[in-house]
Amino acid sequence: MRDYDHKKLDPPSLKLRTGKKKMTEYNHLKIESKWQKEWEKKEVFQAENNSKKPKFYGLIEFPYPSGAGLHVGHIRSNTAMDIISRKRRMEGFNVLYPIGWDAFGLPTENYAIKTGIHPIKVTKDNTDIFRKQLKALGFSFDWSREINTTDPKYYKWTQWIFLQFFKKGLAYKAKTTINWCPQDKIGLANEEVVGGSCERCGTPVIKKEKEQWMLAITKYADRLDKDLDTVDYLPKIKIQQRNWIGRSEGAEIDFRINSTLALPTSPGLPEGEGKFVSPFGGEFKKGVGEGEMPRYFTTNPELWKALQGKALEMRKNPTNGEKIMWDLLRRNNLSPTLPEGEGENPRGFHFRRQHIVDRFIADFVCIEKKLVVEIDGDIHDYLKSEDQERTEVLNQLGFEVVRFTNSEIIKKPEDVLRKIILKINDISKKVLSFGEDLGGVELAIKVFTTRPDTIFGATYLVLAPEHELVQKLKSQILNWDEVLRYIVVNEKKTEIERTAEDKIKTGIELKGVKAINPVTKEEIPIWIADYVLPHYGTGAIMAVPAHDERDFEFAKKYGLPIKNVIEPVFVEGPKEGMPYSGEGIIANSGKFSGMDSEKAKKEIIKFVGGKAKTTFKLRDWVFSRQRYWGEPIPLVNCAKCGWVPVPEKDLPVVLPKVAKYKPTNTGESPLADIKNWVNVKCPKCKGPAKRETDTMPNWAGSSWYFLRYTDPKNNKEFASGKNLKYWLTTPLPNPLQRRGKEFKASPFGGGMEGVEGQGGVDWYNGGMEHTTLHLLYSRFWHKFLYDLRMVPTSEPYLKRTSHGMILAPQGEKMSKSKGNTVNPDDLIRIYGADTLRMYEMFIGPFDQAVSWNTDSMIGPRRFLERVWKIGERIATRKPKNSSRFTRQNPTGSDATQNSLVSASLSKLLNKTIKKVSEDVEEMRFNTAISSMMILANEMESAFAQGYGVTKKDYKKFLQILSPFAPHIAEELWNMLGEKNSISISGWPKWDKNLIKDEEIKIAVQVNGKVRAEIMIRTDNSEEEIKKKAVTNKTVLRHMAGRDAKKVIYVKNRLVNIVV
RNA sequence: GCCCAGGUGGCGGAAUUGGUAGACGCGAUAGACUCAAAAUCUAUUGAUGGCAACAUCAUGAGAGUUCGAUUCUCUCCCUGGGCACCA
Repeated sequence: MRDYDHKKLDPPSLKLRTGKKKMTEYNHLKIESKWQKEWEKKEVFQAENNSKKPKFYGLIEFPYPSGAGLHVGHIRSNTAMDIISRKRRMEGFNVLYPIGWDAFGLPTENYAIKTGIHPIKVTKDNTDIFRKQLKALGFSFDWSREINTTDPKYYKWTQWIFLQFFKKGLAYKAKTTINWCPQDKIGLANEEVVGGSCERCGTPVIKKEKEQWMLAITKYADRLDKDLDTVDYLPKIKIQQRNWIGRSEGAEIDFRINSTLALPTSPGLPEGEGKFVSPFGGEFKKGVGEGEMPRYFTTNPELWKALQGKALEMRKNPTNGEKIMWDLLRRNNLSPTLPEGEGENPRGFHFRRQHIVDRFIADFVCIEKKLVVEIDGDIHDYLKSEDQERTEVLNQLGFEVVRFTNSEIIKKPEDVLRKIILKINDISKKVLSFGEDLGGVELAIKVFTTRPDTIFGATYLVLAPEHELVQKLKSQILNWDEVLRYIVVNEKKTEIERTAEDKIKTGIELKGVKAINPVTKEEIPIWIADYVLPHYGTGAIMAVPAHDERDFEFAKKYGLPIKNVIEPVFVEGPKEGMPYSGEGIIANSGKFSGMDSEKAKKEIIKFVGGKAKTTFKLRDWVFSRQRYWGEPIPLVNCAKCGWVPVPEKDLPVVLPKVAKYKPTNTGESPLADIKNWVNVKCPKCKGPAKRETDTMPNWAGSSWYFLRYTDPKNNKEFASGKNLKYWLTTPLPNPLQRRGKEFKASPFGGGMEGVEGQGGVDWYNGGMEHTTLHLLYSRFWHKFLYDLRMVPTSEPYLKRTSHGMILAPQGEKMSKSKGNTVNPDDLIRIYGADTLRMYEMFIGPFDQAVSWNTDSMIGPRRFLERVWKIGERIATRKPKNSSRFTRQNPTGSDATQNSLVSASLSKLLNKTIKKVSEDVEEMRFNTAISSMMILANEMESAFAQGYGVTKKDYKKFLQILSPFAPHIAEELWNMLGEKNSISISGWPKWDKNLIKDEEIKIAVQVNGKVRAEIMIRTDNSEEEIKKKAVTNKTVLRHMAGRDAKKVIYVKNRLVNIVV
């Protein structure tokens, strides 16, 4: 139910009792539809391309036509820009105030899934409703330029722009861990994940590997940040953009890993399977020997070839001991148990028998641990010296050798096994596995830090669990079991789990490896922890627990050393048990001690051979959606040619009809099921190929729509250069501060001529909820198009403002589910569009959130009725009096009175014109309206006293009112005999001289407390005024005979007497 | 936790950026008109005391600067929005 009273459902009607004459009522229903039709017929609000008038391009965010219909929030934003646009039009501008539909999106698709109604139909129905509602509010949109992102004629160009990204290498496909919503079955951009949950449905997001199209917005991160200096956005919008881009200046510094434990490369042994030339020619692939290709080549191909036959033979005829031993080892029961499906025995101590190492056939070998197990049978006794030699050679190659006798194995197999286990555990500290040879390579961990000045306090390193070095160090890590477990657990965590654990940091030390602090040369431990993010910086940090809260917390938890290296200056030190993260003076840092920390940053980077580096939080934009209701990505995948763009002449790639809109369970788009659409000829080689079935996110169409408005029907280009130039760059008479012209060459070459770089949509208003994403994305697209010299400006919008949200009466969000929404149709019917517009502007400060209260709408309604009443009286006045205010029966004395009333009303009118003119520019609509209310009240009381208002003055009042309440203003304007629309009639000017007051009232204070008010003439001297103040009776009483120590006069404000 | 707004009558909100706090509107109370109601008009409407003139107290709380603070500074509390381990 709605929150307004049913007793108010009848429109307040005006019954004027002005003597004998019955006046007409203010019938908003009649007036509003009449003028809406009239404006449309006469095309009053159609913008001309390339007019001689100065241009003004005012923009609002085009709405998503939801099934819920127009929201009062839309009206607030649209009315504000409408007021500004109407004012500009009256000021003589050629105004473009366009409208369209951002119609791709999930709600429509979900509705289609539920009902089976095609999204095209749903969209058409919804836009029809929205259009009707918007028209009923009398917005001065240029409806001839209406656009719709789901129209193939429109999205042809969205696809075309995407292809430009693709051609320049800024659109690429990457397998990334994406945020996956298991409910919507859709990949989400990072921005769409709110608190670890899907922005739309609130389901916890999980991680999933998926090939996705990406747009390289990070390539523009720097410019997106810096160029904010050149535009006029509300400060808080700039702050939000900057926070999102997250620029931070720092350095990359290498920390060497202590490599004394790494072994040199095994001599003469080929590495890697690929290099191996099969000894059996083409026949040797798989299925040789034990039936598997050797994973590690421990000898060269020639020797292998020579010995392989013998090895096979020996395997077939094992001795007793060998047989028992093989049974012990082959079951892999030396391997620690692993959870099911955790890869193929990654930590397994897999043994091979009769394996060829160099020129020997070793009995049993664990290659990963480089352990050889030999069985010395009685038969071999005489070969003792030869065994000795074997051992030596094997040792040289980095193998440990253990020997058992046949009888040992037969009698006590458990003992043998235990000895082998002990040996494995023992040697695991020292050796590296084959094929992951680290010997001779100097390994270093690159960290990113913004505080290189604190490097002396770096007491440990932390890597992200996903860091590639962790895998590389695998063989050196003594506690690999634990480490792996930690990594696996971390991978499985959902976003929500990771963020829910906010305060509790976890991590694990990589035992067996150490890093060297490059300045202190101390060995410091290396940890992995989930508080270090893989995607930011280098995915590795130097931890300085004394000067970073996170590192501090972590160090406390795990008992890591904390070393203070910054002393604060001019500020209180940190609280007990808290790290100090500010700047200060360097301490405990060798030759840098005593240096200012800011200065030390540069010096230390140099000293350690680091590199100054700027990093951004911004990540590339996941541009794929596995959904139906979006623009198809116009690419074809050919086995031969790879990804091939659909030729321009074949654009648009139209969304095919589909029976089911639901995404497939595999996560593919429903388009994947339409075989005859998916299968196409490769545009390049004409071979068989498949279409990309992903669609674009709903940010795509809105990233360039404001360009299309300049030339909405163009089917050769997304918009003509001529129109773009006119609407985006023609300077305003009073432009914003602009920087020097840019004539930089395009990084891509070619493009529009004479591109200047400065300009954009003159004024763009929208919601705070779009200040990060939509704004950033469209700036990115625009900059890209600018680099192609396809648009004339480097920024899309010169000025951006934001409106506050409209909340339900109790201050909660309006939502259909809560049932606290307001239906604009009812309000228009009951109160009229003009009243609704007035109310929404009067409700509170435009940029702040406000609570809806339908009861208060009666105020603006009464105001309009008052305006109507005054207008009627003027219109029905006798013609001879119509040009001047008058009194019905003027007498000599009244004439004086008349002119006094006239003068004061005229003065108030001029003040009001000034106030409204200025307030509109500052979007202070609420105070503009209040000043017009004051004026109307004064006019009415002038009438009540029997005096009049001149027609001329009243018409000026109608002019300043008309942007707010266009219908009633137009009607009264017409009633007063004007033939042309008020909306092109001109904006009244105020007379500077008229608004000056000759006589004003000022306050007199005694010791800062107001005690009296005195009238002064503004041309009085300060002395005269002070004298008047100190001789005032009330003032004297409060001074109580004391002398004035000091008398302060603030011009036209007050006098303060200090006693 | 960090960043950005904001906290003023019964309610939405003004206040020229340090200068008469509460404009304008809603609501409320009384009166006029009316058989009556609605609508409209008139008056009152921050709180407390007082017949009154008037006085005192009041802009989230507490301090400070100042002749003077809703406005500036500091500390704290609360509300809304944004970000969420970004090194």
